[in-house]
Amino acid sequence: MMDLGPRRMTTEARRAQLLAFGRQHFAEHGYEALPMDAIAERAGVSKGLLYHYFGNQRGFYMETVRAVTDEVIAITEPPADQPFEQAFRVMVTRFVGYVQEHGAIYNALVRGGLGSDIEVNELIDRVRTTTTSRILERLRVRQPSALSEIAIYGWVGLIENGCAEWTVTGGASPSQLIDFFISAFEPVLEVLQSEQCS
Amino acid sequence: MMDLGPRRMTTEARRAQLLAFGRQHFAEHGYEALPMDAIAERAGVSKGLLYHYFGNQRGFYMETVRAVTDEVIAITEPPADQPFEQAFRVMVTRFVGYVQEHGAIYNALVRGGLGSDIEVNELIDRVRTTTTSRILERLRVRQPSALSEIAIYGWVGLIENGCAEWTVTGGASPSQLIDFFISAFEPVLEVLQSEQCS
DNA sequence: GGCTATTATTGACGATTCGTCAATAGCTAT
DNA sequence: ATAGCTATTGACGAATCGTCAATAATAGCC
Repeated sequence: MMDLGPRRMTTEARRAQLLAFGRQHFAEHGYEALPMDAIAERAGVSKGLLYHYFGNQRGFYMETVRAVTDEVIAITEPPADQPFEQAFRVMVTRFVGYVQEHGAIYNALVRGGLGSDIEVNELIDRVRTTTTSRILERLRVRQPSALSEIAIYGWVGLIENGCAEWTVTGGASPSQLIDFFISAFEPVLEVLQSEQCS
Repeated sequence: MMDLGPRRMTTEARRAQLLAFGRQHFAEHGYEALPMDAIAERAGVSKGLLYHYFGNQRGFYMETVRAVTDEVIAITEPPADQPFEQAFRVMVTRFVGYVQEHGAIYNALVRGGLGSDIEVNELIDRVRTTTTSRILERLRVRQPSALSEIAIYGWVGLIENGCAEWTVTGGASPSQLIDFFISAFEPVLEVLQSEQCS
């Protein structure tokens, strides 16, 4: 129902193919909307194969989510050879670009569709914590206060939710979004600066 | 295992009791960590009773989530007899207060723990959309642009994620949080104002 | 080009869980 | 007390999960 390739593949190729399928599938139907039998049929393989590669239903879902979040984390790495303001803009721009390109999947998988249990949420949360530490690093904040971390972490939630809403409503240009996200960071910067002094 | 009341209760009382239990249960274990048999046993009732009241497993979970989100929506209603700035601060303060009081449950249920499918997410999203429209109303914005809505909606994500992180790390006072959340709204206001003119 | 070893792949199976429903039992009112 | 109403139960069939021995497609060797 989707295969088209040879019946027997190398483990790596098959794994990649199944993950690519999982991305589409889970974006469309949620985790657990369809039983594993049906998922396997749609993927063009037997149920046993899915269990062989991913252990269980949650395993398949988690690895799919991990593939997406890893991608986001990799793409939004701020360039190290630029001053903060510039690197920061690059990061935001790349994030918005990713959402623009993979909108439906991003929205359904990372924020909208699901997040069925604690382990999955920790996976998704890794995007937020990684971004937070990257910003703290680039600003040379050694021992951030609780409020600082909350502020940055909250700002990441702002761009996540903003982008998620954007994928649904549309109607704003990427540059408008990017400019707003950057301006929304100013209050965060103020919190950070007010603490650098103390 | 939890009951203590009479064996037979009025439908309303039983319903309320089960929802109260569900809140604790789902906050601790996620949706679907335990089978319905075990959940019923912990609640001190039969499995059949849970199905009688809530239809199915998802039904029980959804109604529990709905109870929490309804509560949040009710509590954060901005007072109508005050100017915007004041009403806005009241709204934020009440939200932070709610999280401070029901931290674990809020975090686990609304953001952290789960959100297992599309319907549940729509339920949780209602908090964000309601807050967004309330703000637009209070600011007398009749036909908001896409960017305006995204900005406000994103800001709601900021306070949600900020509060969620706060429940985990602690370490900041409520007033610090509130002040930051309010200052973080300034860039949103700027977006709104720049469009009022056009 | 056939043959064999390797291993990717399958589908039937037992175990678990879901959701139903006729039967039960606790409360209220007369 | 007793009868009627209905909240509550637990055993049942259907569906789904996850396993595992059997299968078959490929690659390498002669």
